[in-house]
Amino acid sequence: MPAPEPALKKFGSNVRARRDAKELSQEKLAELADLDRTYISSVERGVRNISLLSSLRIAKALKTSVSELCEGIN
Amino acid sequence: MPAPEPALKKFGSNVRARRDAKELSQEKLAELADLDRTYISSVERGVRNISLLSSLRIAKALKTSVSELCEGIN
DNA sequence: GAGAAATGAGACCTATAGTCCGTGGTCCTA
DNA sequence: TAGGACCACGGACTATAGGTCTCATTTCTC
Repeated sequence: MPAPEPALKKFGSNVRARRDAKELSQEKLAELADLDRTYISSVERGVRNISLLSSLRIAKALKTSVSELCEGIN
Repeated sequence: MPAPEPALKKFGSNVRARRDAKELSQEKLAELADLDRTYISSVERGVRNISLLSSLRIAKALKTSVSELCEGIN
């Protein structure tokens, strides 16, 4: 991955915060969102430029919205 | 893109609404976001599964946030 | 109705999103 | 001394988003 992107870091920390709040492991979240466990890990670390549809899958798995997961990005 | 995805359509219509409100042409928005005119067009039509960083560029060009552009997606 | 401005739509190649295999490290509890 | 649960991270791969070109169509303004 290229330079650390603040926007991706923020998105990742938003995901992690909500996952922690629900006491889910990355593996469990990955299963719920039907994404790879290592991919969830990289998203949370802010090294992946995630697509809208993948964001939506994570949002649904966390019972939140894409809009909420994007809170604070600018 | 495969089947018409409601989430992408919603994102696209959100972009279009903001762009119209600012009375910008797709071409002008493309220039502000440093993206291709036809790319903006396809995003607005909901045929592109846009990434977070591309969303951010459009959001900035429209002086709004990614979170707002994702409003109503579910 | 002509000409111009704005947009739709398809095809295309490259860059990268996302998968799948692994290793090693940390923090538990026994 | 494990043994298990959890996570960071890497390499190699496949699927698809990014980015651009071209032409057709709609929509104005005159």
